[in-house]
Amino acid sequence: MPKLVANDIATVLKKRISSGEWIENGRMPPERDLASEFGVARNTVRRAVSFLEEDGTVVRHVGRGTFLTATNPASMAAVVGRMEGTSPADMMEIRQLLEPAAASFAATNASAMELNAVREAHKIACEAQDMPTFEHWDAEFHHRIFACSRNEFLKEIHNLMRILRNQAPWFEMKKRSFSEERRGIYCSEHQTVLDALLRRDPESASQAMLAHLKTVERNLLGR
Amino acid sequence: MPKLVANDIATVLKKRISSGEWIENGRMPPERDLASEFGVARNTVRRAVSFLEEDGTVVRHVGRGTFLTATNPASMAAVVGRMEGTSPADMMEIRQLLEPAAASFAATNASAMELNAVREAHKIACEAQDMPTFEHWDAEFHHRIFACSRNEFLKEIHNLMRILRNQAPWFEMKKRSFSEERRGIYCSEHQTVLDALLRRDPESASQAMLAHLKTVERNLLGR
DNA sequence: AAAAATTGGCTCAATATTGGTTCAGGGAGG
DNA sequence: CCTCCCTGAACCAATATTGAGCCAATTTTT
Repeated sequence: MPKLVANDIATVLKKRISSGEWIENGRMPPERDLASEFGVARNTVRRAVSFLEEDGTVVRHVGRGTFLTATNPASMAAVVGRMEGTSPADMMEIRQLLEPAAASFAATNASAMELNAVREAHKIACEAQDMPTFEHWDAEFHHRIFACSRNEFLKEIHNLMRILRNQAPWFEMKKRSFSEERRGIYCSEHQTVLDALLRRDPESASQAMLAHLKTVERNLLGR
Repeated sequence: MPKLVANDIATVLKKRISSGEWIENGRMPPERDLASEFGVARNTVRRAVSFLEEDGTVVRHVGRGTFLTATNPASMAAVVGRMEGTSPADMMEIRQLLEPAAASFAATNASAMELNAVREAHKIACEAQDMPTFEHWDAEFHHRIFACSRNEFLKEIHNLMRILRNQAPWFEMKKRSFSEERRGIYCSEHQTVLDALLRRDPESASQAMLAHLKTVERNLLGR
């Protein structure tokens, strides 16, 4: 059994809360009780609860206790929770909206240094010997294009997509869809995107990215 | 079984990571634990982990541990945190990407009941006597279009945008940009969108929505 | 109303955990 | 013999946890 640290305890607490524990009166047990239950010092529990407090999951009152915040469906936390159930099909649909646009913005706005970073990620991905390394640098290629789109909000949406794609249901799918042949296709498609970026050609960049995402979608969802 | 060397261990670790191990809190076991698990010296594990660090799979912190990049749940919270600083210009840019698409999806996918809900929101907004009421039903009009786009992820992104737009800097901006004349323009543009939806015409719906957002952008950002 | 108990807020020094580094040795293969 | 890699150990530096104590706000009991 791994040692529990504050972060782990925060995770456990979140799970319990989202599974409806303590919901009847919206009140969490006292920190001292949690500490003895988890077998850690009270300070550690305090840090864990602080995390929950920071992201608005709970509110603390001296002398009264720690309370679950009313579950507001429009809260950031709730949105994030629901996003975790995003289906691959839905996400691919949105990727096909956002990534061509990001590529187009990048062709216009990127600095030479940023484009170099994109080129580098592409190069490493092409030369990767194993699937995890390829995976990682493939994702990095896309990420770096968003990074030079000069739209902060777009970048953050992509970060969300990245996180979601690293979660359970996607793993299986990516593993199944991987093959040496497909890797070659992805590399050549990335090359087309990169060339358009280097030519500073927004229209071509957008089209090339869209074409690439269609390929990815076919491979991933088997259509 | 051949003797394990650093490279082999790196491969095993990558496999474990890509199969979702340690994903719940994004933290790898301490090097000393891995060493005893694999039955090798800690130095060897260190070299293996160094490979993962080099290709960016993992980040190490003295005293804290080794963490998977881009997969820790805390990063979700970090993303939405950063989103709070989104500039109106950036968000308008993305709205112009997503809302026309949402309108297009809605024209194809919406049920008659859902379209009725859109129509109702439009009607109440047009008849609204005061700015907060108009504001609310204007937002509701857009929201209900997303609601029938049949893409859960898109809906949640729109929820995020809604939350952000209800925060302080936006509120001021909306107050400044409001006028009776503009309200009339918005209503007639909404009408055009609604008509296209009712005709089940994705292309027109998308175009009408884009035109509307251009107007909003001009008013909001004064361009 | 007063006293006692409960509960979160806070501090601090001691201890434990964890990655970073170095070094002397050993064994396998050229 | 030489080279390369692994072993085992020790120590360092950054960070986290511990355990204890006291305070302040609130609730419960007397």
